[in-house]
Amino acid sequence: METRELRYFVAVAEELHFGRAAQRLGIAQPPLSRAIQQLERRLGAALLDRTSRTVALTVAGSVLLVEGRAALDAVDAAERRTLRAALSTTGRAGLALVTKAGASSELLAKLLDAYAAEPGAVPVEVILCGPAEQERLLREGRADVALLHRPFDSTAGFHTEELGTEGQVVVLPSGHPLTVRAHVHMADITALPGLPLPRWPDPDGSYPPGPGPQVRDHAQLLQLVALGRACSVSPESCRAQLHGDLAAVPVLDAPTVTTVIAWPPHSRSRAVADLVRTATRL
Amino acid sequence: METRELRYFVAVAEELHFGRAAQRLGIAQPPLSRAIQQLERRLGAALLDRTSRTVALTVAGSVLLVEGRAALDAVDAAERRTLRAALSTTGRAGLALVTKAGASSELLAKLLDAYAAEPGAVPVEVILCGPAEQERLLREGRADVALLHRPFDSTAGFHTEELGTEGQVVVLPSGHPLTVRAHVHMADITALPGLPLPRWPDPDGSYPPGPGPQVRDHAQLLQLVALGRACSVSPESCRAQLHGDLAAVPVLDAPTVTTVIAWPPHSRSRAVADLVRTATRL
DNA sequence: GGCAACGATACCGTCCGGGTATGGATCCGG
DNA sequence: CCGGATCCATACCCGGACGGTATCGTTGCC
Repeated sequence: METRELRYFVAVAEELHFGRAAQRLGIAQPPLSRAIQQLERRLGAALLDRTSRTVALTVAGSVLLVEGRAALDAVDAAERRTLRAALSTTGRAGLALVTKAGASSELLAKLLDAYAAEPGAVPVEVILCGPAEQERLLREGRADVALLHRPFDSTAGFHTEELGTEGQVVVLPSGHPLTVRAHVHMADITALPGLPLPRWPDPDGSYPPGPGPQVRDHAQLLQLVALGRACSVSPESCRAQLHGDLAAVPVLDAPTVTTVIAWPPHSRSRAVADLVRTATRL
Repeated sequence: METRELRYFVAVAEELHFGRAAQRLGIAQPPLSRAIQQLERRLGAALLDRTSRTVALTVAGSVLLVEGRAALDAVDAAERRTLRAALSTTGRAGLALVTKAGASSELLAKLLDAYAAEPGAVPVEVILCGPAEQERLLREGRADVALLHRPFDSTAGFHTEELGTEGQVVVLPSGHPLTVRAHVHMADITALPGLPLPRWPDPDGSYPPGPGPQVRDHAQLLQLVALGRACSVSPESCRAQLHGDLAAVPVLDAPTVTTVIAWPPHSRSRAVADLVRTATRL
């Protein structure tokens, strides 16, 4: 199977419409029809049930949609990582590390310092992004290594090393009645009047329905908390970023957060291995 | 990047010789040279350092070799899984489960029984193979799910659920002096006179150097133990397969073995999900 | 210095991928 | 019930890409 065939099939399978898929691919519709037919003939399996009015996926087709996307991702990642490697030999940044904006900042600072002191260290480009984006960036080869936080982030498909665990605190506007407590429970905060928990975007960028403001990163969230529009359950390390308007109280029964360093399998890179080793020794 | 280009590059990168690579690919050498040049030009990066006498990988080239192999694996896996899905709708076996020959047989039997009793169960094809082959079969899409044993098997890149842990025993010919002991330590058996530990094949099929017979599966190993040519440290569940000529003694300080059920990410299959759920409930 | 090995280049034929025009089936509005 | 619109398939043509053969230029070796 050629990647071109896969791209064509994925486009049709996503659109369920040859005309739109062809338009998206920048080709005419007849060659697309023919390409899909050839693919089906070569595989010896029907991928699409089509009448002259409608297109539907067969079982095999839905498998190929999922697996084909993964394969195309892998091809694209191979290309990007190759280009990154080529750039790094011509003197540019050698490693891209991605982490959630506003999380584990002191851990990250310590890691970068410690790694920079290693012999043979290369420049590290730090990418900050919203939650659930890291996984994609790492999978697509746009980043070489990520700091993830279980159980929020999925580590499926990556190699990981645990770097540490921490409890969670609820972040509130300073002066809120609850801030006088030494600790609280989840039940105390799930239905705080006027202070809903925020909604984070799904991997596809859309927001789940419900109350609570939509937030994209931690800084934005803290701002909303300071404004008295939300409260937040966050790893306790976020206390380092709290200023006067905010207060934090430990939540005893919130799930423990584990920070892990993750990197794609097949990473033979010396630099990634050094960085991971440095991280585990912190 | 097209898979054809990737295949060509991987062949050259592995052979480090355009002529042999072309032969392996079944094409002439000039088109291969040209294809690699085009690939390098399109990427804008040198992949190979070549003189008229020698070919060597650049840094970027070695990255593309590793990543490209992974991407090609993903494409092949997509094709195989699609074909398996197509077959299963035309009435053939629906799931392929791979495990080491001679390991966890009673767990496997219980799992297959329990799953077969589920509503909506599909036929399960059981593939028995040598160690270190399961990972490949699963990655290549030849199998849908595997029973792996940590720490022996790597679970990198797969989703897993733990099914249970067990200690290890040393398997000896019955009548061996150590068999009267209630338990032993690793130090007691690493240098047993005349009873070396066997050598298992590496993932590439070659055997590491050293004493000890070469073995491919557990049945073969037990036969060698019965013949007094080897001893074996194995999970205690293998006791179910021991017959009169063999005896087992617990090894207190051998690493604990964890049996996990593993499946590739992206597996949206209802059948895999059912099987995993059944397994975790055992 | 001649030869052999090896990758690059030149040139040519063929097949494949893409375009336009059109056919055939289905749904819908009048 | 009919005509048009929609949508996928077919027919046909063209250009370029891919593969093959012949040959060149360089390099290492006897």
